[in-house]
Amino acid sequence: MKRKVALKDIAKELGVSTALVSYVMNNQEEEKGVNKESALKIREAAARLNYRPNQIAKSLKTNKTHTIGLIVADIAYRFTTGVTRAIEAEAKKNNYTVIFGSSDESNKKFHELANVLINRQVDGLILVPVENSEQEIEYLQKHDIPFVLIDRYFPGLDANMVAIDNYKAAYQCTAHLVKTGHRNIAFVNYKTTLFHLQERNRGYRQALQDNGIEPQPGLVIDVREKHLEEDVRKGIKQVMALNPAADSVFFATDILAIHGLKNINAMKIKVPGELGVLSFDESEAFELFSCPVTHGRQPIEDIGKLAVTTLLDLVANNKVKRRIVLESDFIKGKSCGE
Amino acid sequence: MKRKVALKDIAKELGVSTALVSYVMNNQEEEKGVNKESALKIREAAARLNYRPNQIAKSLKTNKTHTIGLIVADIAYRFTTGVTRAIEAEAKKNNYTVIFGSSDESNKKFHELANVLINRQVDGLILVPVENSEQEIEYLQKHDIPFVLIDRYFPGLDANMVAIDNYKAAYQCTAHLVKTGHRNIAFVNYKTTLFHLQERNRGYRQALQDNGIEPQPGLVIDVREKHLEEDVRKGIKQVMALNPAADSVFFATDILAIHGLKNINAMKIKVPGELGVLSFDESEAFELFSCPVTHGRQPIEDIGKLAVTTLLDLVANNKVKRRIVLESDFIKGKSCGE
DNA sequence: AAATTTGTTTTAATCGTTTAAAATAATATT
DNA sequence: AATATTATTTTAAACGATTAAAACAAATTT
Repeated sequence: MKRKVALKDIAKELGVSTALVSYVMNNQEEEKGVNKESALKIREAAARLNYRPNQIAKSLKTNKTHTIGLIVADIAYRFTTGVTRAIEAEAKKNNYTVIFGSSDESNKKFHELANVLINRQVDGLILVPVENSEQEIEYLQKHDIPFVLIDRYFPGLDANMVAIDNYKAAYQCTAHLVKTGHRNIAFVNYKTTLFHLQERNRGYRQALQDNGIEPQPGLVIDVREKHLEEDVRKGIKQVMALNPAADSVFFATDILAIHGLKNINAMKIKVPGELGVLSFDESEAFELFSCPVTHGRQPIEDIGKLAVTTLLDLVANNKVKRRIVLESDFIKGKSCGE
Repeated sequence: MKRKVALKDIAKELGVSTALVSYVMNNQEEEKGVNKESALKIREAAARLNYRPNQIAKSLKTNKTHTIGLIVADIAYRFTTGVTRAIEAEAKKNNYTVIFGSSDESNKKFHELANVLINRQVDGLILVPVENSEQEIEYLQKHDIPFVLIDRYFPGLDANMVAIDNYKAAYQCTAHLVKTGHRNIAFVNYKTTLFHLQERNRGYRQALQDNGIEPQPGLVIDVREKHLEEDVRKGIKQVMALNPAADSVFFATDILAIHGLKNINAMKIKVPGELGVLSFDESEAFELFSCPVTHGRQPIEDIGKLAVTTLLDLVANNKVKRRIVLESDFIKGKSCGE
């Protein structure tokens, strides 16, 4: 790469000081009382020499990188692509750039990534925390590093966050299955300590109880993340072999639903005729299924946008404390019957 | 954010110079002949004070940011998530970070993003160029900014690139449809000047001709990106209304295929019975379709990996010229019949 | 004892900006 | 004409690191 044109070069070209050039390049000619003609000359020379301010040098001086670090759980999740897009758009609106990395649900990677981003002096972090990452979060708090958690959070930690009410959403989903005539409602969820997913369990159970249905342990399928395909397959088989068999399945995430529906297809089970299906999150894939899949929908754009605005408030004035809980939508398809 | 611990602070703490600390922190104690005891003391103090080197300052001095700028076309594409993940992984292996942005197929955004990334002094760029971005590419070349194009490229520009042979892949796909007994093969593609997509048209036509089938203009559906849903819907209706009607459809991208299949579902057309279907790229969504969709598969991981290694070679020694053309796979489903 | 060698550490300039304070020039006021 | 005011520009230190060159100290050789 050729050496870049620096402030100094423009200054030398015109026989003025770098200070003057700096003022003009930052549009401070008014406050700093720069002569109009000088400003014009400087602008002209900057354009002619194709000057591009070195953000690195700028950052070093101002101690602001205008960069947000984003750690997502897995780039393949629909939630991730949606929220990343929203974050990027909102960041750009505020003249911020996003540096991004994926933890792939690994606590080690999460820690390493946080380190890398902090060393790069990002102004703040937006995080989808992984299982057992409380320590890392506490470290950030202790060191006054501005951050916002999204999607997931830890009830014991008093951190800024933007998420949905998972309990309520799961409650509503389950209640809908009951209302559409189902009583043997299976529930497929990851086997995890992540609070937001446990909240979905709680919502499921409570909705059943409130409708006079005793939760059946046999209808709850715990899926190990590492054995996703296997556990979903076995789980579906299992609940269909019960007596009485499951009359519906509630999937706690879109990924689980996709794998579940694949198996349901393979087993030639009719939806909604033989089995009602409901997914917590949506997926583009649902559109190719034999019938429209009823599902919840998180306000992903809002989550991303609010995460950025909260973070930027935090960066500007670190007194902010916000725990934003959003409502999630419910999209009626035909997979639960009428 | 609290003021960070700097080299200076460690130096002051121990009453030594920053140079010594710097040598130790960069593991150069051997070459620079630092006393073992001093090194130990320095390491201990660094750990105790929780020193984190300021990458910004480092970059300013070394003129290397260890950062790759990545501009993708749209974060919602499967190609994007796959290739981004591969790029990120390979970058990390080489101690590089990825800064990333999405052009959303807009030339203006593409230009702005390139600017932002260059100002941030990325060491190099990996680009999925958009329509009419030749100028921007030429600008990069003129200014010796290291970059690698992926997925798409311009035949007239002699740039480093990693992509598949779109002509050949499309040829093979079309030939497969012929071999499975189809003769009225519709082709759905974007209406675009992008070379890689035109190559798919060329492959389609040539395969037909080589099999003694005269290409029918009425079977080719041009989809405007801005009117994706509408044009796909009308297009499918149109080719099914022909006399003779289309007996199969070849979709030039996964997104087109998803929208096509959605309509095929809605129109209750049986696949492969009434209509053969083939998609150029794969999608997770295909797994929920009533039958496994036959499709091409790009070696996405290889593309990402090779893009990074090529770029890093380029950064290290700017004499590299590489035009890497990879083969694409073909996954036989059941959507074309036997 | 002086000179040399070896081992260890410091000095100081530099990267490209920003910015408060000082300096200079031009004009207005007395 | 001396002084004050205003307009414009420059100086120089700083951000936090790197690194060649110089400096110092101790040990070895002459």
